Amino acid sequence: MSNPLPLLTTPPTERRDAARNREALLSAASELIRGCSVEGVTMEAVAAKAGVGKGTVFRRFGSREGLMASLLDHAESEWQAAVIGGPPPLGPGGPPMERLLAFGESRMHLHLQQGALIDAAGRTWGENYAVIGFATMHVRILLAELGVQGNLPYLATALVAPLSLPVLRQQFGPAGMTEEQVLAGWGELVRRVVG
Amino acid sequence: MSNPLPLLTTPPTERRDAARNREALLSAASELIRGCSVEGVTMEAVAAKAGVGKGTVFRRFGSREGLMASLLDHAESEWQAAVIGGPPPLGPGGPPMERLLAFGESRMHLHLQQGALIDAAGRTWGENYAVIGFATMHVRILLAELGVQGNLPYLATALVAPLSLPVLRQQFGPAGMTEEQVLAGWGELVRRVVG
DNA sequence: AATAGAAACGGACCGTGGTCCGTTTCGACT
DNA sequence: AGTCGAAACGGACCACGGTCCGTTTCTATT
Repeated sequence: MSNPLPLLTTPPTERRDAARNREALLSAASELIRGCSVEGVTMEAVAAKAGVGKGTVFRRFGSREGLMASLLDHAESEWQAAVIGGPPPLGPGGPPMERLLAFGESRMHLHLQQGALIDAAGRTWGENYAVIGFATMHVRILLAELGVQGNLPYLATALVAPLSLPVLRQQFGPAGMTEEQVLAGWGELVRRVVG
Repeated sequence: MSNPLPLLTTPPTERRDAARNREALLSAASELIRGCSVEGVTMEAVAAKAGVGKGTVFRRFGSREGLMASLLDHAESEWQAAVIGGPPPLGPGGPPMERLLAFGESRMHLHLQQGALIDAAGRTWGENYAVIGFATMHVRILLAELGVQGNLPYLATALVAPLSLPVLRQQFGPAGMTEEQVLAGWGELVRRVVG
């Protein structure tokens, strides 16, 4: 008997072979990264290592950038989980200002750690609403908890922006700042915005 | 007689044919953009239109991204000139706060206008110190004129960051802000930072 | 004007991302 | 089990960015 109301119960299901292949391809890509570097992650190499055809890789991930974004998703999901349900100061429970500062620090570290992958993912990642949207919304909520009045949506994006990889690179590179200076700077920015 | 001190007088001079070709290639690329779009600017097409070999394009600009960055340089130079020596409120002469707000608005418009080109130039442009460095330094100077105390280098980068193309795209797209809202938001950010 | 050496040129060549379409596999329903 | 339509697969194929190296062109010097 077919479900007469395939609403929320059936998130357009994925065929078994498709799921297997997606898994195999992600593992293959991870292993290739471990073996060499992100440069070595060629679509053909990934396909070969996973034992599937090249077309399958593109069918699953759309593009090389899409594949990279999928790899990033793992780290991002873990990070989001830590924000939502992990221990303080990043997770819930502590004072909002401490949470906010912990947010900045951990987000910065996440971006620096995943730098090569973020580059390889290009706009697929950087303009992904689910990613930027989560971080921005989180900051917005914390600002509200801190009693900040004003254009919270904008202020949230403005606080998240300087944590992006290109900005961090510019600060650590040409501007010659240290990690401590950048973190202190972001903290100062937050304090001024919160008022 | 050769110059015994070829220090500042000889910025490693460029051969005539090389200069001609650089010029021809830039025109060809501009025309191709006008004709179709940035996608149509193929290295081979540019070379053919300029009547040179493909290798020459790479010799001059290093890569496709480098070529795009060179195209951007024209607009950027004009903008920098307007900041340094143009009429107020963007140029010198007006009150610092008005200059700062004019800076934000014109920078935003520049990024939006050149969006396709900025994308095509990739990191070659976005992480170019001469570009980000100028904008950041300008903001830093204005903050100093406004009597702001604290970590000016960082605060300057933090004010420039939300004017970057990816952030603007996110604001205009998923976040659904209007141009007025974004400008007002940036102004509010500036006021809070200045204190 | 002749020369020599450095710099620029050109286009064949290669690797990789991305597409296309005929073939195979899955799984829902009988 | 058998059938059938939809979904996934595979790998030949294409286009474009980037490299390489033998050839040509410039310019400084005599």
